[in-house]
Amino acid sequence: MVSIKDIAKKAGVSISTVSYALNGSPKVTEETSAKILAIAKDLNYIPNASARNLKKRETKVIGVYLTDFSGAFYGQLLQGILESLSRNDYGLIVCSGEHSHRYLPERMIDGAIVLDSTFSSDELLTYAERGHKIVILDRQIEHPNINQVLLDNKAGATLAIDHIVEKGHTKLYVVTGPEDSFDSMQRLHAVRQAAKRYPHIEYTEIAGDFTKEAGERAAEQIMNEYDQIAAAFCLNDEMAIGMYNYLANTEYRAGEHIHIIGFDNLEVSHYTKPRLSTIDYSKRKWGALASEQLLKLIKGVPVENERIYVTLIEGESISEKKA
Amino acid sequence: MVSIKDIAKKAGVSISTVSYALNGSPKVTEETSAKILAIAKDLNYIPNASARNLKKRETKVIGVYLTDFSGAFYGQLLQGILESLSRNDYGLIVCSGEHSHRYLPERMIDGAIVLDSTFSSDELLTYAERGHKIVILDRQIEHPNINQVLLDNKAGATLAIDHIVEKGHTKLYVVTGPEDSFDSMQRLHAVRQAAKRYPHIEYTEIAGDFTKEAGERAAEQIMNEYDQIAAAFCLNDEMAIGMYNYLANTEYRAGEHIHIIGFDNLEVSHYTKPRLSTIDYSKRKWGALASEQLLKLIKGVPVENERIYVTLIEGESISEKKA
DNA sequence: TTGTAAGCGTTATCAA
DNA sequence: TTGATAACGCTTACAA
Repeated sequence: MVSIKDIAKKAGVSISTVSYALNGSPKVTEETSAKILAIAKDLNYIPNASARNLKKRETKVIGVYLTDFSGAFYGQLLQGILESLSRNDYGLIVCSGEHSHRYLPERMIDGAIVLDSTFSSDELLTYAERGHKIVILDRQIEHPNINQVLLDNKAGATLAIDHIVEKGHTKLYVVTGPEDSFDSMQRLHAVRQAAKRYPHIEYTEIAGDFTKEAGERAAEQIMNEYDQIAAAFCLNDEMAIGMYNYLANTEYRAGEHIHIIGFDNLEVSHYTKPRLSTIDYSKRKWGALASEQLLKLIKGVPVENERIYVTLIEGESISEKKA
Repeated sequence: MVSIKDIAKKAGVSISTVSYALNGSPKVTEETSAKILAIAKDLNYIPNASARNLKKRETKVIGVYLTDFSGAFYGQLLQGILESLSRNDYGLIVCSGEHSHRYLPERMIDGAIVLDSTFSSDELLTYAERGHKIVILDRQIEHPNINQVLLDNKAGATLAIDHIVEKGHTKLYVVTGPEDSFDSMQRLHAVRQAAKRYPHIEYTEIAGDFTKEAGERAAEQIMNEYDQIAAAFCLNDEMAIGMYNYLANTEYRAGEHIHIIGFDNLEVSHYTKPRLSTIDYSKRKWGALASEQLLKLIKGVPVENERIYVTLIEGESISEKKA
């Protein structure tokens, strides 16, 4: 491996001069600098990240943690993060799995964006306590080294319920997510509050887990006990898609017998027939904002927690209830 | 930051003893080892990856490079890679974007799995020439430090065409992928060969680029010149989905007026109506195999290039041609 | 069984 | 403007 030592020898200068030249320091003359750069290129010199990181105590790389790699969910979010980091001359690595938990405490990355339920809040707090900077997208933890960028789940859930009610529906199912999902719990909480405001509505909860299969099972249950036109708020689009799948093999139709609304506005939701009504938010913006917050945290700039706003997408899966 | 030096001081031993103890070496007695471990824990000692990597000249981390993060395509592939690497005590990072190209030459990772058209083959060759180990999934490059695990595109394309012909179709469109896609070019090549075997078939190529939009455009073109039942082989599922989308707004039906087959067996393809016929292969296995090849390459074990086999999934989007 | 010491490839301080 | 040198935190001969 060719190191600055080799360059120094060949150029007849000291390693410190080489280091300065390579880093574009104005301390070294044009002339020597040019010579050194030429030799470096000639020798195919590549700096060693470990050595630099060890010395500088920073890596200029941010890690994003995901529970797993499945789902079409993360693409835009990651793209938003990548763009934002690139603009600020930071690199990005996407991680999942147990092994990767080490990267933050072992200082392979300068900070982490977490959307990963395999991290316990305790673990996260421990890292924060050690001085590591973290932005969390899937729960709430108060610590000076932790910032959160959360969805406005309450607004989203309320929009969904209000929309259903406005359309004249009087029978409502809610299909929930897993209990360890912060987003699901927030949405459910808001739903219950909203439901209280509409006492005339027959309200039922069905336990789900954010998977298509859960949506299918929920649809099955609903159709088995079908006695009138019903509305269903699936706490994510994935489960709503599951409902469509189940319905496809029945006589019942979405937006007719059962009116469905989801949450997330996944790309596939654009292509369902009828178009799924859902709650939308900019995943790209979410990622960009999370990155910005993290970089500020690293720079020591004070930050407030941020919120991602949501909007209602009116598809055809929720329509006016006709007796 | 607490280092082995601090532990050594507190334990009254030398740093080398601490290092040995921490690494579970049998050279140090149970007793001292226990003491050292206790102190390490007490001080919240965390090893520094950069220092270890610098010294050991390896990181035990593999990088996977993707062109971008969009598309539901990569989930299972990454999951396959992650599982395989974890079993072998290697970590995984997923990378995209210009900045990340540095990770391999700068030795942040011990090897790379590449499915990323932003790498030129020259660049890859340069790295291989420098001694870096690479497994490539999206093209063919011959080098001792490079191995490839490629799809059996030829078999897949042939299966698709044969299936269409068996069903009695006599008018065939092929919607191609981008010209810089190795997979697309291989599939197209096989299609042309197959087409030659069936001279009675009216054969037309439509240029596409693997996006939904390309599929929509292709469908538009086909329907505009519609004069008889036609079959279309979309060189990936994404474009086939695009065709469905276009058709949804027309009088024409997939599997009736136009018979469609794709390639990839994306998850969404399971949910199309009618179920999309396509070419399937195990993305998880692809990932696992790629990882294994890479680890062998790193260990210096000789490896042959590998091939991922494909099968035909018969949906309802291709059916018997009825005059 | 433990300690000494060199060295991995950088950066950065201080002198020259 | 350049050079000598220490230091970053760790591993690993080799010596004791």
